[in-house]
Amino acid sequence: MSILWIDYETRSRCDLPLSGAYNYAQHASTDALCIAYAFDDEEVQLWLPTDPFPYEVAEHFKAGHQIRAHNAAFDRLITWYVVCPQYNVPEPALESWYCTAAQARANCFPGSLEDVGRFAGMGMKKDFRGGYLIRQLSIPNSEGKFSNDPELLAEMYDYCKQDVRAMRAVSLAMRQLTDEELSDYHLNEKVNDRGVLVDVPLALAAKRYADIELKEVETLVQDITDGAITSVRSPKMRKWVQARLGPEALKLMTVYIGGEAKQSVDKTVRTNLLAMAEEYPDEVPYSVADVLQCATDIWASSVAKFTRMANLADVEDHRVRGAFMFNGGGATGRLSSIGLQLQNMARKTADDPVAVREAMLSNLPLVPAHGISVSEVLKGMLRPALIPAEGNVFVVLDWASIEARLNPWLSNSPLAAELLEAFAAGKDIYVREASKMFFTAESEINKGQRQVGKVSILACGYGGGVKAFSAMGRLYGLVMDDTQSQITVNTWRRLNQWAVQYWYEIEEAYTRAMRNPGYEFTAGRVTYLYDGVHLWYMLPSRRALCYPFAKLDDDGITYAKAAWKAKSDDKEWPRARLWHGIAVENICQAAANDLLRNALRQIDNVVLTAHDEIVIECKEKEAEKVLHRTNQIMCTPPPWCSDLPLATESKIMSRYGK
DNA sequence: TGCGGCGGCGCC
DNA sequence: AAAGGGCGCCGCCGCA
Repeated sequence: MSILWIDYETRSRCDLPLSGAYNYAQHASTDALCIAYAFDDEEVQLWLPTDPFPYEVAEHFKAGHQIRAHNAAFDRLITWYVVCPQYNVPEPALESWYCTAAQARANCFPGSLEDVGRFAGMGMKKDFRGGYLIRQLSIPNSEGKFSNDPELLAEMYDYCKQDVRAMRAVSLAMRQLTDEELSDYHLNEKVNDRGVLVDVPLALAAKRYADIELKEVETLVQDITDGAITSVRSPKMRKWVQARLGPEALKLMTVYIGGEAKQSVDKTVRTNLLAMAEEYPDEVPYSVADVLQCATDIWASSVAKFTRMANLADVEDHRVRGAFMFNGGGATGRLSSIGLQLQNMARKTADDPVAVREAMLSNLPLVPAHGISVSEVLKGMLRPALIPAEGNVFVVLDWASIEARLNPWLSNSPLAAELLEAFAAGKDIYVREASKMFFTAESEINKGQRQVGKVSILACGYGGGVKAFSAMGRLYGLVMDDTQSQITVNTWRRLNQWAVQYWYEIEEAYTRAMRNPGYEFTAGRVTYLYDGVHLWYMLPSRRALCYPFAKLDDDGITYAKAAWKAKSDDKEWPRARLWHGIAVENICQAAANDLLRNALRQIDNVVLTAHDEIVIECKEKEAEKVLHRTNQIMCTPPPWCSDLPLATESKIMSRYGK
């Protein structure tokens, strides 16, 4: 069966980054400028709109043969909405498409075609010409006209053909997607095509409130600082604050990034400074505290998402489509979210979103009615701005502490058996941990002790030490000094020998794999293999991941890290150091993602996922049935982990929420 | 003017 | 020896 390699260049009056690929492809002004294509290893050919549409391509579409494109969703949508109707060509099925960017990410390479080349060491020079051509030819100029400059067009045609050659070379040089990966990719594209409905009137109202709030706060800050600061979010603000703090307060601003001391005004710093301000105004003057408070109001709001929602929503049916990127989390294969980030929506949800919405649409003041800042109110309306269609509801399920279950299971250690049994028995795992830590019966464990158990479980599983523990503790309001934290970490490690042994075995396995290319080494439930270039590991699901371009030096293993983008003047792609903490975490997140993939294959009408959460839109009267059925699917482990204890939490919602 | 670096944010 | 990591988007600002 032959493969068609394809790449489009287009032009449109629709703003692609602003409105998204789905609106772009359906916009009346969107046209194809050219198509570069090739069958198998044949010469790349060029089609121009003045030519008759190539017969072989149309036949290929019709026959349902494979079509490969880089970021294939774009080419698929242009094919469906522009090319097929305009040139009377049969629509290729969704399943015909094979995305070579998804293939790159599945091999832990970067997704961008240009970066793949840089990543693989085929020259680090960045090419700006392609971007220039797009700006010249694909976007109308300031007078609203398109350029038809023949020389630039000719250059663009060459770029388009070159992209097909590059994509083909890269795709053939890499491990191919397995059938299972490819069909999971198609499933994700169906979720993308379905989209999720946005309450556009609410989003627009939120934007109005946010704009007014921003103006008010910035005026206030200008007053306080005598005009020194016009924007609260400017780095100038940090310096202004820094210059006015006492010596003790100054210490609170220091954060360490990669071992280097830096000054910060992030949320933790601001919280600490504001706490100090209450007692020691000589350390943190009132004016500084006021500015910090203003920053908190504006910075923490993430209300920009409302604008994004409204812009990306389909102009006709208000659904945001294409928000999920298959295998976006290259290191683990998790989904990532693009355009509208649906996987980091503030959890805090208004108590009565419908009432707040009514107030907002009527332009009523928000603060007096609710007693918190406008941006806080708006933040609580982010999730509720996603809604089911009329007559539908959301069925929302998430796995209960999935990583805390998977990690011990993955260790394959007999010492983890008791912990897994506790999960299977439905015990409160945090109480169980605290009971062991404090030599106290489970029935006697108080809230504070349970919190220590919880933070230990969340922070310690991946080899984290005092810093990890303290950071996690802060999130849960647990205050401990470093000595106490160290003792707690040590206690957890002593009580969870399965983990300590697992870390050690993993480290030994990947190190031996690096020393012995071509040989397999198993630790826990994963197997490492170094092929001389990449350090591969096989998950229990049989899915493979790798640490690309791994190298073993005297001081350990490093690998090229796709998620760290190379800077323009970098000579080499940035590399990360592999240590057991990263290795076991990658394994666990990847295995969790395998569970998600397995579940999604069996569930219809999914509109959102967030790593351990699945949101389904269905008819209201079917909700209970769907919930029950989905719960069954999510609690039934796939064959490769049939003894893994699973549990879910579930809700039926008329608006998205916590 | 556009781009990229930086320092923020949010979630799992 | 020690080590929290996985993501993407936003706004500001310096640079070319």
